[in-house]
Amino acid sequence: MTQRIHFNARIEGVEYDVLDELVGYAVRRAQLSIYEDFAATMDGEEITPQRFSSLVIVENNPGISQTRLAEVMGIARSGVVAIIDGFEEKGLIERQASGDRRSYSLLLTKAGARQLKRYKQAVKEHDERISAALNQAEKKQLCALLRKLCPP
Amino acid sequence: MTQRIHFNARIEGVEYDVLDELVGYAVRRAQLSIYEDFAATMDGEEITPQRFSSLVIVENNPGISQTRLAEVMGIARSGVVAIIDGFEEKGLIERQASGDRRSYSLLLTKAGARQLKRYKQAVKEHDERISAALNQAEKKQLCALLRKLCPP
DNA sequence: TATTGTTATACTCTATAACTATA
DNA sequence: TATAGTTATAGAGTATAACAATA
Repeated sequence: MTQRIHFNARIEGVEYDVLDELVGYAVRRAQLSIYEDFAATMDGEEITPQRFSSLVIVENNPGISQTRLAEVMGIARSGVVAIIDGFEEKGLIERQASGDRRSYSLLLTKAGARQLKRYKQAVKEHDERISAALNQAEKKQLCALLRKLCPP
Repeated sequence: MTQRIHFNARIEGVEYDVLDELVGYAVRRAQLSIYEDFAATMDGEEITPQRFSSLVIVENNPGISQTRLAEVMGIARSGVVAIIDGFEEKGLIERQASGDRRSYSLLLTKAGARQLKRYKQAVKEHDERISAALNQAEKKQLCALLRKLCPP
């Protein structure tokens, strides 16, 4: 028998105790729900929140190096190699020579820009869906509060 | 050379474009920062947010089955086996016979209850640290807004 | 027939450390 | 000496599918 995996943030009859009082758990809960909708939205497409972010960062910071991208995403440099390898194979990102011959300048290809435009559209729709219970003011407020959780 | 991995939610001089407008990315950002502080807080202890949650759920829902726990945590049943195996080895959780001989009743041991009390204390301090920039009203508001992101 | 716990397996993500070529 | 990208490797987390025992 198959078991469909699904995160239900609050299950009837289950006592969550302290978890209900922790800001951290509230964020985690939301994140799991959001991730699930993202995955369902992008079903079939080989894209994850992580990979989507890296495309956006490369698009808006053309010529960025892999090490810098790793820093922005908060992962090890070796992880970026795999990500860029994947996008390069698909023809979405190219590694261009930079002034420093140790490093590359990452750039979106034309195909990459076209694909990202489609991804952005889908992600925006996903984002509106998951935040549909909030009005514009609440969304802004939520983002502002979340920003305060990130050390400056 | 070692490269210390660290997530910086916003890096000077980097253009984030649409990521700055997505509720989903705001949540993800916060989650990464929070996780980092959690890991630093619990350094040395063999505990993760996931494992901490399962201890809390077992404590407050004594006799819960593994399948039910999997459902609460939104992971596969096989994942729960590994988690409970680990806690059983440490003597924090025990599998007791239940009415249905196919399933176990999960219970915290005395040692488990003592250990969880310590974990709770540490997690609460961690949670207050990561949300130190918010006053009580803001925390409540944030949790309320986040709750609206989780499908009912 | 269906469900519970379990196992085997595979896949993804990730960090670490060592390597190379450049600086 | 230090840095950028790369590789090899290992560990964690996870899902899937099949199995035995039980319902």
